Amino acid sequence: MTNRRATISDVAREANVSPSTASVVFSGKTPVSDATRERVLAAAATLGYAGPDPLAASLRRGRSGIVGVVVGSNLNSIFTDPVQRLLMDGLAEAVAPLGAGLLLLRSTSDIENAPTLTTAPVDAAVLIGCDADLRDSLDDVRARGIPIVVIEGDAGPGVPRVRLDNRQAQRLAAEHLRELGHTDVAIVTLRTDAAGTLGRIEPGRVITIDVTRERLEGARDVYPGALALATSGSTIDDGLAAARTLFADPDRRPTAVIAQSDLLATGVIRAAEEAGLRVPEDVSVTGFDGVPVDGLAPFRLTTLVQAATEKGRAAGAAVAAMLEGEEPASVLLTCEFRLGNTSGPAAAPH
Amino acid sequence: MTNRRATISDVAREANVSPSTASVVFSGKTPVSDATRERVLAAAATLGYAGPDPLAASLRRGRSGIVGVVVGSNLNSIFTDPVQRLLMDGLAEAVAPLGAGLLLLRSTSDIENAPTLTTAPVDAAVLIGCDADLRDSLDDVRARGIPIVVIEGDAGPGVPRVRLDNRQAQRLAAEHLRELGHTDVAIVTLRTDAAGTLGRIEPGRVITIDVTRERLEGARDVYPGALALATSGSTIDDGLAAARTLFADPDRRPTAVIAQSDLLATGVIRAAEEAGLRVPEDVSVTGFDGVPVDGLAPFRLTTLVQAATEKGRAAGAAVAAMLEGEEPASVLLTCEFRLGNTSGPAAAPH
DNA sequence: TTGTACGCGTTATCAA
DNA sequence: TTGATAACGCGTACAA
Repeated sequence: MTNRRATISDVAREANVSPSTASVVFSGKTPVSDATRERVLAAAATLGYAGPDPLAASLRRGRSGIVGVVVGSNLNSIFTDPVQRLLMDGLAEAVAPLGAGLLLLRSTSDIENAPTLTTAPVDAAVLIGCDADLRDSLDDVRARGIPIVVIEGDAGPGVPRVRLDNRQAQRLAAEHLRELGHTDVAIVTLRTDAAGTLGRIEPGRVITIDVTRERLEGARDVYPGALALATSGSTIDDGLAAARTLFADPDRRPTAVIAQSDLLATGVIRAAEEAGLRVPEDVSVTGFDGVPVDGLAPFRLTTLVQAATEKGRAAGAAVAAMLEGEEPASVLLTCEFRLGNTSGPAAAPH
Repeated sequence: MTNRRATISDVAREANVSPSTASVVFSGKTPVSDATRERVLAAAATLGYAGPDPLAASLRRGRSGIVGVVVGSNLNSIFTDPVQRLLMDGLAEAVAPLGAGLLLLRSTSDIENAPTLTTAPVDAAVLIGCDADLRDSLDDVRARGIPIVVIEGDAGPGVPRVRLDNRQAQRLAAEHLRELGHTDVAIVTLRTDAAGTLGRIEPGRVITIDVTRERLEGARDVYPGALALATSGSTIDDGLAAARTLFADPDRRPTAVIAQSDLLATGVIRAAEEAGLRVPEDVSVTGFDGVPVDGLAPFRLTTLVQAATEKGRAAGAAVAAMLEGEEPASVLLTCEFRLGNTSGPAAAPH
C-alpha cells in the first residue's frame, strides 16, 4: 500500500480496459460509453488515483502549461508598484485560458541552484523590463525556441515588445501645464539606471532605463531646459524626498512638477503640504499611470492613465499567439490624459 | 533544419559517445574526461542543443522544481499588502536552493481551463490563507501525496501550518495602552469574512478569517467590551474610512485605536489629522505588522513586528523538509512589540 | 571512464 | 467506441 502511486495503467487494468481508453476518460478528448467511463472512474477511486500525472502528460504533449515571468530583482520590489501588480493580473488572466500559470523567476540570483529560464519547464517567457544581465541569459532561451515577449524593455531584434508610447503621453501632461501658463517646471523621474543613482540629471547622464528616458524626453519636448531630479524608485517616499529639495528654496521653487509616476506625484504633493504650499494654487502636480493611490484622497491626480491590466493582457495574448505558431507582433499602447484637481493656472508671480 | 529540436541522443551521436555519457556531461553527476566533455559540448553547439529538456528531466527524476502558491483571489489584491510581499520574498528565497520556483495559482477562477493545483506539475503547495473553496479542492491534492503547507489558515488535520501567535501579540499592544491609562479604546479590524462585510462587529458575528478573529480576541482580552469596526481589507483608505466614523462625534471618540494592521493604522492616523486630533496627544494609535509604510513619516507606529519574510522562509523550509521525506512540523512565530511615537498617555478627561 | 538497457507515465495515431 | 503501438527525452542502475 505504501509502495507506489497508482498509474493510469493500473487503473486501466483494474477496470479491464486499455490504458488509452482510461486516458481518454480523463482527458475527455474522445467519446466514451457511459458504462466504461464509470468502470474506469470506479477503478480510479478504488486505487486512489487522482488523475494523470501533470509531468508525464506535459512531456507527452510537449507543453507544460507554464509561462515564466522574469522580474529584475526581488519579488517584493516588483509588486510594490501598483502598475506592476495590475500588469501581473492582466497577464495571469490572459494566459489562464491556455491552462497556463505564471512561474516567478528572477533574472539574477546569488542563490546556488536557483531556477532559471533555462532550467524551468516553461512554454514561454515574459520579461518585465530587460536589463543587461537578462539580455545575456536570453540567448540560451532563444536557442530553445520558446516564445518570448518583453514588457517595457528591449530584448533585441526579433523579440516582440509590449509597451507604452511614453514620450507622447508625457508630452500631453507638459502641454497641459504650458496651457495653464506654467513656465517654471521641474521633473521628478523614476530611476535612471540599475544602480538607482539619485539627484539632478545633468546633460551627460546616460539613462539606461527606457521608460524613464522616454518620459523625460516627452516632458523636455515642451520644457527643454527643465530641471530633472532622479529618484531610486516609484514610491511616495522617493517622491517626497526629491520634492523636498525642489521646495526648499522659496524663491526658486517651480510652479509645477511633472512626476513620472502617481506614487512619486503623491510624494510631491505631500512635500508641498509640508512646505506650506497649496495644491494646485501654489504648485501644480502631474502624475503618470492613473492608478488608485492608497491615501491620496481628497486629491485626484492630473495624470496619464495607462491601461496597466491591458498591458499584461496584451503580453499574455502575444504569448498565446506565438504558442499557436503565429507571428509575433509588438504592441504599442497609448495613454489617456486625465484631468484631476492637482493642476491649475500658474500663480501670478509675486 | 526547421524539423525538430535536437535531443541529447543526437548530440551523443554527433560526438560519438553514448547518450548516457552526453547526459552526464550536462548533469555533472559523474566524472567525465575533459576530451569527451569538449567533444560533447562542441557537438551540442553545432546542433544548437541548449541542454536537457526540463520536462523530460523532470519526469525522469520525478521532480518538477516547482512549488505552487495558492492565493485567494486576484494577484493584485494579495500583493497590495506589504506583509504578503515580504512573505513571498521569503518563500521564494527558501525554495530557490531546491531549484524550485513559485507558480502562482488561484484557488478559484471563472476562467475556463485555468490551471489548478491538480493540473499543474507542482512538487509541493503553499496555501496562503485557506478558505472553504480551497479546503474542498484540497482532497485531490492530498490524494496525489504532495506536501502542503498553510500560512495563516487552517487546511484541516495533518496539514502543517505556519502562523503567528496573533492573539498573544495583539494583547501586548492592548496592555501597553492600558498601562498608558486608556480606558476608551476602539478596534479597527481586518476583513472578517470572505465577503468583506463592513461595520460594527456585534457579538453574534461570525468571523471566518482566523487572523482577524485571533487579533480581536487578543485586544478583547484586555478591553472586553471595546467597539470593533470591520474593514474590507488592509489598506490606508480602509483605515481612513473606518476611523472617520470613530472620530465623527467629538464627545464619544476613543482615546486610543487598535488597528489590526499598519496600513489600517496609517489610515486611522490620517483620519485623526483630518478631525483635528493630534497623535498621540489626543489619540493613540497602534498598528500590527511592523512593515515600512510608504508615506507614513514622520510617524513611527507603535506596533507588533512580525517577521514576515521569516514566515515565508519557514513555509519554504517546511516544504523543503517534507520533500526530503521528513515529518511536517507546524511553526508558530511570535511578534515583537515595538514602541513608536503614535501612542502616549491617555488625555485627561475634559 | 564509458556504454547498455530500461522505464518514468502519459497520450496521439491509427486500425479494428 | 475501443485497443495496440509507439513515442515524448531523459537519467541511472549496472556492467564493461
